[in-house]
Amino acid sequence: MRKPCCDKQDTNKGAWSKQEDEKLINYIQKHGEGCWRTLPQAAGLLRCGKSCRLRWINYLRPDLKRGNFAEDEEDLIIKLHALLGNRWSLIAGRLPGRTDNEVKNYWNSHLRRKLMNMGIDPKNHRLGITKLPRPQSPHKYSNTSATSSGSKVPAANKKNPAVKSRCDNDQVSDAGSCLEDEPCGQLIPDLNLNLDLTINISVPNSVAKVEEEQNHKECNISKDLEFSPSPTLVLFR
DNA sequence: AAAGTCCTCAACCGCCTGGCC
DNA sequence: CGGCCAGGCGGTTGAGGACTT
Repeated sequence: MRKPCCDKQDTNKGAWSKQEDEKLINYIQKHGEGCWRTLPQAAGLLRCGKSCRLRWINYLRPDLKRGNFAEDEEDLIIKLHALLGNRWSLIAGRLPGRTDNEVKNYWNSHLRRKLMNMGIDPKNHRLGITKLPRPQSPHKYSNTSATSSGSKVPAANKKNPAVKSRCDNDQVSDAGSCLEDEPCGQLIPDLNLNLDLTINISVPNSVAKVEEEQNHKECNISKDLEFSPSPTLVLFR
């Protein structure tokens, strides 16, 4: 049995308070990121290091762009997901100001359903799945946002393991491996050839630096993602 | 107005990886 | 080479809120 990352007895869990946020921000502004294991004690926080890291990366970082995803961001996520599968950190690395958690949540709550409603299998980005049936009664949730025009996953799936296991197939994408393992004959359009995996957003220096580091990490994949400059981000429209 | 249903997203969990000794 | 540790990642959970009945 792996030992826990920290002494759970002495740590807070759940939502962060404003005071905790302030402590974390103040500490990182003074000392910078890093050494997450010792940070909580040094900063006077009753949290485990992982929790601090997550809070900072997903919520407190000053370079985060919060709010709705733009259409070009949506398109880019879809394209990248078709290439990379559920590699959320890589996908987020190409979206300035977005975190892997945010991209993952947005995919699961909006984009996955959007694709399904277009008859596209979000697992492998192929045409041919039958659209989900609309809820039996007209329901506002079936049209909650501009990006999710359709039916919802029954909430029972959350609680009912039998149903959940079926729906898990939708959640666990293997698009990346699909592309590696077999030719995606029906992939639409030919994503590997026509993608423009860039986004025209002015990037603050700090973000650019993060991106640069990220790009360095993903060097092998980056090679695959170098596309000729295409003026458009048109996909599935 | 109350109860029920469903969605969103912040946060947690456990595994994996790479660096160091 | 093998073990340990810290950081990173993807999957999952659940509280809170929006909305319907």
